[in-house]
Amino acid sequence: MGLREVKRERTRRLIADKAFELFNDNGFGRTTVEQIAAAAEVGPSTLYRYFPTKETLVLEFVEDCLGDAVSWFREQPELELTAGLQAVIERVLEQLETNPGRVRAVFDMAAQTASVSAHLNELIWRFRTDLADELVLRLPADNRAEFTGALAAGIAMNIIETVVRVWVDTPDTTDARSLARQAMSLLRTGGIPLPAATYRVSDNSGYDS
Amino acid sequence: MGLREVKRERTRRLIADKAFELFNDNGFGRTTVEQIAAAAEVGPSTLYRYFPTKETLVLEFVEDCLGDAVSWFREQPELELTAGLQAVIERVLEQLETNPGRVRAVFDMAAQTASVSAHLNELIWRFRTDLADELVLRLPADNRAEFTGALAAGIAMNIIETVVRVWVDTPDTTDARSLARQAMSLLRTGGIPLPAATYRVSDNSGYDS
DNA sequence: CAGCCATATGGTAGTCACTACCAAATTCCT
DNA sequence: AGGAATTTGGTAGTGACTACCATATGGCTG
Repeated sequence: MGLREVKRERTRRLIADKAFELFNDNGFGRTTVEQIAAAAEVGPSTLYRYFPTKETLVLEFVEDCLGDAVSWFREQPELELTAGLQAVIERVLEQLETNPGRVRAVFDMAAQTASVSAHLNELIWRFRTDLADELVLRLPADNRAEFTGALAAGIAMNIIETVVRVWVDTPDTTDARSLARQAMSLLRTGGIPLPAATYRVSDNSGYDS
Repeated sequence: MGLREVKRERTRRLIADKAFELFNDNGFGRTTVEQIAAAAEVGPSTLYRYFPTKETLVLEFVEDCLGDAVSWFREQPELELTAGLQAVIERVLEQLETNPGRVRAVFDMAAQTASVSAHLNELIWRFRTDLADELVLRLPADNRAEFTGALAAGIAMNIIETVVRVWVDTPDTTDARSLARQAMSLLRTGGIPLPAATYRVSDNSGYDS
């Protein structure tokens, strides 16, 4: 709308970009928030108003990709579940493929900085929960709907996560979405070993099968 | 062996117990490390030698449950994959059922404290990675082994996670392991909607199916 | 038992992420 | 142009966590 919001968006971008630059040059752990603020020519106080934690400076892009896919899915209530799940998966991957360098840098930082890894897992968990909630609404409302939805969302997230981990290592030779489709057909054709209820782990427990 | 290790284990337990007590009484965020150290009658310095972060004071139990299950699995190389996966799942749940109050408290803290949730997700991720590595060793060594192993480990972890979340809310009326078996048979019988490669998410991408 | 070595402990000083708060500057609206 | 709302930067502080060192304690040897 007004000049205010434009300027706000501009400084937001400026801070995020300078932060990313410093992280890449010196590493996440060896970059202080004060340095970032100084590089963006704002006070630390202002920086914290835009980004509540240091980790959000790194992970905002991933968060947006996941968030967009979920809200897109919410707006497609007529979609068949299986097709919808595929579409969500592909949508996330499509968004991530927009900026492979960024994704790779994020995963590198996560690999060597515990707090970044933790925050990333947190985002993933949130995506999974949101997706599960939406799935439950579309499942037949029996007493297992919530359970089923959680499992389905977990599998979808699992595919995304696994595909991305492969893809970030070889972004040039790998097509994330076709890899995802391989995962889907592996799942559907029994190419993945699934746990089977054929083994008793301990006989001295009070549990009866 | 000697008196030294006995004493070390004793103070370790003492610190963890006092910490858990304080967390339950005052909440995780409103308990400082100095308070815990004072309650356990040790210096903060000593506390940090035993527990590198405040979160490990909460999550050590869960970490042990997951770690034990993985190392148990590593020692059973002859086990069929499907049976092995089930056994790992049941073993984790069995261990967690040892102390339902603790598990519940951990999940409560995770629900209201971001850093605990993050650290918990971190543990889960580590379990998944370790399990995947072990699975890869047992899969036929084609170029998809790593991929397949990661997906299988993710599904196993997904079952555990989903079951535990249901179980912690109703620990008295729910049997975690039988719930897990329900999840397994749902998966095997197609009771879970899986993503299917039947939908084109966008036609303007350079991707051809 | 005395003495020595390895280890465990507690304290000090400091860094850094993050919060609460306030006064000054900037933008928007009339 | 003037006042209201909002954005900003600075100050002071909390608390997790680290590096370091002097002291104390348990374990072993002569």
